[in-house]
Amino acid sequence: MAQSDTVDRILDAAEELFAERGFSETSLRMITSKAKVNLAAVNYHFGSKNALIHAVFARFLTPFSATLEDAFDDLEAKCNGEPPTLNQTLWALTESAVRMPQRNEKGISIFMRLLGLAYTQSQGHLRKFLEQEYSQPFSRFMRLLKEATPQLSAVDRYWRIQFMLGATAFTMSSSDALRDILQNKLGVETTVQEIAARLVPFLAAGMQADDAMLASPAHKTSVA
Amino acid sequence: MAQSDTVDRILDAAEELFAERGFSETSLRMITSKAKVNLAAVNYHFGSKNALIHAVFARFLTPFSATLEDAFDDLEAKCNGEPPTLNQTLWALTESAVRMPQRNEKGISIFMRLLGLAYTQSQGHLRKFLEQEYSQPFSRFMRLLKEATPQLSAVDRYWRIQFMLGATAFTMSSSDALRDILQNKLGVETTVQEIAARLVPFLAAGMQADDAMLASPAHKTSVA
DNA sequence: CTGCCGGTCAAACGTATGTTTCAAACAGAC
DNA sequence: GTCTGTTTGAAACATACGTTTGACCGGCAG
Repeated sequence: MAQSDTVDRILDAAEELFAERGFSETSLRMITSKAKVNLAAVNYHFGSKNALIHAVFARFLTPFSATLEDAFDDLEAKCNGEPPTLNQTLWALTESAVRMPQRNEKGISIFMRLLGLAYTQSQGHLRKFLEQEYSQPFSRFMRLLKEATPQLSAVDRYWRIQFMLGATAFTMSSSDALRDILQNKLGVETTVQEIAARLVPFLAAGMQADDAMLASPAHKTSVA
Repeated sequence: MAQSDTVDRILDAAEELFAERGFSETSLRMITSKAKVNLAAVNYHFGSKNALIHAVFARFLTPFSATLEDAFDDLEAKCNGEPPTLNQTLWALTESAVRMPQRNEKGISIFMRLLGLAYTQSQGHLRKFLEQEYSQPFSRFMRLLKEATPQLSAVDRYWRIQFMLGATAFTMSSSDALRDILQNKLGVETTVQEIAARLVPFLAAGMQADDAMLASPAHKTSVA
C-alpha cells in the first residue's frame, strides 16, 4: 500500500486521517504515528501543516486536472463545433474521476470526502490554494455547463450549479458512511461508480428542471 | 439584539462564531470575549464546550421541530387520507424553516450553515445528540418522502434523499458566501427565501428524474 | 580515514486550548 | 443587617498543539 519512503508514508497517513476527521481535528502527531515516522519529519519535508494539506491535494488534483482537460478535449473534438450536452459534460467529469489510478481500494471516495471538506471547513488557505492552482479546468467546466444550458438565466444557472456541487460534494464526502448504512439496512452493496451513475441523472434532471413556478409557494397543491 | 443575560449572550456569540469558523476552530475565549462575559461562565452555565454546542442547536431546533410537526399535521389533515405530494412535503419543510422567529437579520442562514457543519464536521457527539433528540420529525419527513415517491425503488430513493440533503446542506452552509459572490458578479440581491424557492424545484425534479439510463455511461451521446 | 550532507530522532519550546479553583460580588429571604 | 445560595472574576492548571533545536546516523566523495 505504501512505499517505504517517508514523504509518501506521511501523505498516505495524512490523506486518510484528514478524510476521516477533518483538518483541524487531525494533529501532526496522529499523522506521524500512523505513518510510523518522526514528528519532525512533517516540518522537515513539507515546512508546515498547511503545506502538508496542500501537498495531499496536489498529489491527487494535479494528475486529475490533466486527465480532465484531456477528457474535455476529446469531448469537444467529438462534437466538432456543437457544444456538448449537459449529460456528456457531467459524464466526462465523473469518468475522469473514476478512471484516476487509485492508490488503494478506498481511493476515490477518500478524495471526494477531502474535496467536500475543503469546501465546507472554511480553511482560508486551502480555498486560496485550490483556486489559484486549479482555476483553469474549473473555469472550463463552468463554460461547458453554461453552453449546455442556454435556456437558463445566469442567476438560475448559478444557483443550480451550487446545488449540483452540494449534492456531489456532500454525497461523496460521506459516501463511505452512506454505503455502510445502505449495506446494513437493505443489504445492498454499492460502488462509487454506481453512486455516480445515480447522481448524474439526478443532477441533470435538477439542472434542467422546468421552474414555471418560482418564488411563491402558492402552487403548493400543484402536481408532482 | 441580545438580552443582558449571560446565558443568552454566550449563545448568541457562540452561534455566530461557530457559523463563521466551525466548532473546533472557535475557542471559548473567542466566544466569551465576543459575548463580554467571563471565560468561566461557559463551563459554569453549560458544563463544557460540547454541551454549549448542543445548547446552540437546541435553542433553534426544539421550536423548529415543533413548528415542523404542526406543518406536517396540517398537511396531512388537508390531504385527508391521500399522501401529500413531494412538492407539498418539501414546501412544508422550507416554509417551517423560513417562518421561524429569527433573532436577527442573519437568522436562518446562520442556522443553515450550522446544520451543514454539523453534518460535515464529523463531531461524533453532535451527530449523536441530534439523532437521539430530533429523530421523530426526521423519521416523519422520511416517511412522507417515501409515500410521495412510490415509483422509486428503496435504493434509488435512499440515494436521491442523500443528494437532496447534500444540495440543501451545502448550499445553505455557504449561503452567505454564495450570496456575496452573486451580488458582486451579477449585481443581484438574494434572500434565503429566494434560494429556497430555487432549490425546491431543483430537488423535486432530481428526485423524480426518469433514469431509464443507469449504471453505464453508454448513453453519453443521448439527449438532454 | 576524514569531512560532509541529507535525513532521522528525542527532546524541548512557546503558545493556545478546555477546564478548575476559590475568593469576591450579588440578590433575595428572614 | 445578616445569612444563603447563585453568579461572576482573575488566575491558575494540565494538556495538546505546531514548530524548532541540536545531537546523531549512514553513505559517499575526496
